Amino acid sequence: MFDCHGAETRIYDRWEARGAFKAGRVDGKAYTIVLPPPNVTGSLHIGHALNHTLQDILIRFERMRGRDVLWQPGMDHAGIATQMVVERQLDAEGISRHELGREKFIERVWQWKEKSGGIIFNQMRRLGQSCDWSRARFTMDDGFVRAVQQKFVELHRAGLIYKAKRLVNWDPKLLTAISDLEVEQREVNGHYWHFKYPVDGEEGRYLTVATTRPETMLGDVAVAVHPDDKRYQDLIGKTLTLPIVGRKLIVVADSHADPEKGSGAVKITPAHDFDDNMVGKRHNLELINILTDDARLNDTVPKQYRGMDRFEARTAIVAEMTTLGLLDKVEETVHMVPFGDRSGVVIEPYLTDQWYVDVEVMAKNALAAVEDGRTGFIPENWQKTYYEWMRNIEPWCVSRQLWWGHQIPAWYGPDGKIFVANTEEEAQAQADAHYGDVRIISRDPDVLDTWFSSALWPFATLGWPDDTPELKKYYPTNVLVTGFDIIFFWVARMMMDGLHFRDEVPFDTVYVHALVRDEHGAKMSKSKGNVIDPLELADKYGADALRFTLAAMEAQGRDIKMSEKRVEGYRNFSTKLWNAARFCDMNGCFDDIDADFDPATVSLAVNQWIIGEMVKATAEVTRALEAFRYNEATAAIYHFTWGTFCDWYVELIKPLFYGEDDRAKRESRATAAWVMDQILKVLHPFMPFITEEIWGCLRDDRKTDLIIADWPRYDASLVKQQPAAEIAWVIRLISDIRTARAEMNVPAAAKLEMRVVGANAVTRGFLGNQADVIKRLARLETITVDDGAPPKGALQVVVGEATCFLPLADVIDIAAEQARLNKTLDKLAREISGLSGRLNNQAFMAKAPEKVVADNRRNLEQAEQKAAKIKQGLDRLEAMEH
RNA sequence: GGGCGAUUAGCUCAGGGGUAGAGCGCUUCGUUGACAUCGAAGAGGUCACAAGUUCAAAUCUUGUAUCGCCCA
Repeated sequence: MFDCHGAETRIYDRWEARGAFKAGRVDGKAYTIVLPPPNVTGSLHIGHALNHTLQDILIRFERMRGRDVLWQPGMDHAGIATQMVVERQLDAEGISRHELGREKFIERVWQWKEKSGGIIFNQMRRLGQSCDWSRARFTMDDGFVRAVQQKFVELHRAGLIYKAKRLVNWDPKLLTAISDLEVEQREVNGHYWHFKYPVDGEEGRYLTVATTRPETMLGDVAVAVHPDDKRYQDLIGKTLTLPIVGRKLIVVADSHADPEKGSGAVKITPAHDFDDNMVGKRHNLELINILTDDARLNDTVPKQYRGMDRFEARTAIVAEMTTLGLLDKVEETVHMVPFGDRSGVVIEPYLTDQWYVDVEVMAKNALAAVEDGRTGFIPENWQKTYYEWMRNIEPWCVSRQLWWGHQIPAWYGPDGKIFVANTEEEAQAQADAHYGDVRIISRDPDVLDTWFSSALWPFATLGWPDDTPELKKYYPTNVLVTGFDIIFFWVARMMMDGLHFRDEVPFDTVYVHALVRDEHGAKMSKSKGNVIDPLELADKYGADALRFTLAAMEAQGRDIKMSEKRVEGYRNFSTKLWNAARFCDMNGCFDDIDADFDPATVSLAVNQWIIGEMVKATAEVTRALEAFRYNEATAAIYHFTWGTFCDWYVELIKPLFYGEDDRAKRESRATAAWVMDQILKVLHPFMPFITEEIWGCLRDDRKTDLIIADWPRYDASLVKQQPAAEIAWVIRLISDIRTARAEMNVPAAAKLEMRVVGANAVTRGFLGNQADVIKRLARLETITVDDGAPPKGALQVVVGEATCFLPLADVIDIAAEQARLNKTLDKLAREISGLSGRLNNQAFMAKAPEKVVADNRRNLEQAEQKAAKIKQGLDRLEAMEH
């Protein structure tokens, strides 16, 4: 039995020690995949396992095809996530990062990274991923720091980076801005509070506004009504008095107000709402910020509210409005609320100074590159998602108020003048030149969004900004394999950067794979407790079985519902393979190996046939992998190995192995050995460990490890028609006899005599060649061929033109045999009526392709022939009864 | 509201204009010299619904229903 636990580590270590994963072979064209860098905080979940396995399959496939393969691994520094991890540690020690100070804190993060970061790399090894670890990169290593600074400086120089005071998505827990993509919109049960705002100069008249966030009223500066809304025409331009605060609010006409919704009047808080902010811009309204950065009310609000948390303030405001008699009504509502995807708290639109990338220009090129096909998505429909986002792209807020990350290379003079440079010296020089003397400059404390650096991944890992030979050889990369959830975050941004900095797309294909769900289709999450740990599965069933399962379930365009049963099934498959290899070994297939064995020279039909089937299976796997059809590739090799090689070929050659014909034995051994080798090769990308193990065990004359063996290429002439027909006939005959025996409850152990009547010359030839194996597999004592009178009391099996009679020792159950034959006849009758109906249809005959017509005709003939034979059989049974 | 996708055997899913497929599960049989993590045989489906295109539709088109996901 294959011991996956011992073997997997041993084999992996050997591959690595022998440098099998290393890029750089000189005789092959480059084939490059960059690994989507996992977070340094991350550990392997099933999604990684899928993503990595799909890449490793391509990598191993192309490596065997002789390409100079580079699978570039690495890790992402994951700004917020990592900072949170280390802060939590500090919390436990009772210190805050502010007490520690920035420098010490960053030291702590590095210490953490060295100690606990990147455990995922070792987990990847467990699954057999063959990355070039010698080239592993980290998005905070020195080269990357240089690359990120270079990018910032260049984009700034090009006018594509600027600083602006705008509303951002502010995380009041993490105290940083985050990008739109890091905000999760969730449906929440809430309320619409309808507030009455008194109209100035019209005693007793109120304008009612509805809000889900009453506390923001403290920052209201206006109320908007729709310009066409007849109810409020007279109020446009007039003022209201903001209750509690007493500020004058102007009534403006703006189409943002929806006459259908609520009262049709909307309160406007330009400093705390994205839509209101736009209204504010259109009407030149003041922005009144009422919050502190941790979402408490600041000093612009009435005394009693200052310092109050936003949600407490909400309650308090509603209470006060109620007391004032200005709460019109409260409605229950379900509405969308933004949450930080990391912190899980409600995000505030908040007015701050931030750095932005003007991605609109860059997006145009990135869009064009997909439109004109320089980069293609598989499955294709993802390009729509990409287009959609690229066409509606917003400026990207890239600054983060964190300590862990790439600090922005911008320095400020005493008057706030900005100097952007690669180094402090350069910035100082710029400042000196600007001011005419030496002034103290200070660096922007903020860091850049993590995706700002990972957008450089496909070429910064190859040495950019230096012009390295690697960059020349491996860029652009070939395929990016990723989940659809980061098409916006990452793929789009790599496209922009690749085109901007290298003038070339970063990859020509983006393969978008499925999301792994639990077996009921639910998204896995720790809180639901339905997370499947890939390493547990690998422990239990072997890494090969897990990998094969993931590949087999990876059909394009559908999510994967992971089920342990499936993994178990493929573990059984690997055991089957192991036992097949053992069978070949036990029968001497690998003794006295003929190193020059040529599959074109074999003479036995069974051997010619299996070679042809192997060629077809290999072609199918190759084609499927080239098209990223993982499920088709696994199906092809699975069915060949189990359904063709094990179930039939091995059984068909057993009589030869146990027989006396040395020549046949020798040829069959050599053929079995050859096919076994081909299976190992073709299966290797999917099941690298067990195939490598068998490869090593079976023979000691291997020139190379399997991992770098050549992917099979065969001459098409190895697929031969004649032997295929012969073996197909044998299989059909044996199957039909077995079915008849089972249906008639003939004991499995009983050996029957068979008489074949009506066989033509070809069939007689087949019978002559294959008598031994037919006897063995159909459990027959003898086979005789003649054209004499049919025997009485026999099972009848019709194959082609011949009828096989299997006389039963005891009296045959005539009724049962009649029922069985009638069942077959019914089926044939349905087939015949369908086929002849079609062939009698003039339109069909006139318009259907010739091949289809011919096929139908042939099928009809065969069905009719068989039906006739069965009818004869029934007649004979009839006669017996009387 | 916009976009994408799904609906096929008890379950999980492939397939895709020319007589419906796999794995699992189920039933029956099996100590035949690789394998019970196995072998042999079997049952089980008007391919969600409706209309259209076509010689031919589960497959293409349109619509309907139900269910997902993404973006407002």
